[in-house]
Amino acid sequence: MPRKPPPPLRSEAVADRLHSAAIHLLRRVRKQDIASGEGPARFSALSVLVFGGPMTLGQLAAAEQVKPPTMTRIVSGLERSGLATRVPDSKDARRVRIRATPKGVRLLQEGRKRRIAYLAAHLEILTEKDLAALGKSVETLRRVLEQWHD
Amino acid sequence: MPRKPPPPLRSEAVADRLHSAAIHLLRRVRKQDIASGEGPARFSALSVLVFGGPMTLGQLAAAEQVKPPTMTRIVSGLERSGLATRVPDSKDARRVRIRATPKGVRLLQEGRKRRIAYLAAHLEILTEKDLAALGKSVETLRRVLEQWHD
DNA sequence: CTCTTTCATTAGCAATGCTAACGAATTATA
DNA sequence: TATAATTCGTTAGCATTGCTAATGAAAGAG
Repeated sequence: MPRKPPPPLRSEAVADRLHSAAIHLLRRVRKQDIASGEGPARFSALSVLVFGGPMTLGQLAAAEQVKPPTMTRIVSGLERSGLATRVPDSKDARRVRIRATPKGVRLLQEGRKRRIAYLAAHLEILTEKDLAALGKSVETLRRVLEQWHD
Repeated sequence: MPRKPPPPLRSEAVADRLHSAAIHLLRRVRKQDIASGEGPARFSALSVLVFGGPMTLGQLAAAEQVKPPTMTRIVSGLERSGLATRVPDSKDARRVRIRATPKGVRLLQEGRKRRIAYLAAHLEILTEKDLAALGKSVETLRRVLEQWHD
């Protein structure tokens, strides 16, 4: 009786190609972000601030999977560019809350729009069916990332 | 008669989520590469050398979408670590051919194995069906990247 | 033979990552 | 309450990785 033995190499094959595709995809798109005048780390942190709301430096560092000293410098850069501000915490004087400025919100949304338009333009070669399948797989991937724990 | 109007926003929605998923995926996996003792740029260049064979510095820079001065430094780092060597070109003395050493091949394959195993382990939560669909979409994505031109 | 082009390097700047060490504030404990 | 331990952010200093501009050496064009 033919059982279906789950092929144990399958997930590794997908993992390999997925990794490669992700690298090359981001390498292409990165240049669009840089066109905004801010580097990728600042842009990404700003994105967290805009969509997640104000938060402490430590929380922001954790969200970006970066150590606090690194985030201190990223925030300093954002502040110098007028895209975010440090706000003292009224309850705990050790904490510093970071908040995106209106200018920061604007720049993020413009950059996001440009980047997405650029990427979407290159997805136009796909059939509607392939695009739909890709959309579902990206959703699958989002689920994987959600449950990720080292 | 109900025609199917192609939704023009669809590709942008996919683009947006795809971008986000790629960022978060690589952020997670990056740490595995760094565990090999070499940074991501060196690791990636070494990968091109191992799978694409020896090539000139300029070709390697183009493959990695990086300017020649940057690649000069990456190769110097690889050479210091004994992972690649510069070989003078017999036909054209301006050119420098770069070749991965056996040690470089070994390190790359070990790192690759570790990284893929790590990523694959997190894909294990997926059903066989979802995994298969993801595999197909990654292939679709590879096709998109192949035809990419700025 | 001279001029131009090509290829790699050097020099110097900026952004991003890290660890170690510190200072200030808060919390826990003796 | 006074002191010790912990937490939070910063500073200092290092390495990697990206860029442009300028240099040098070799090859090709005229």
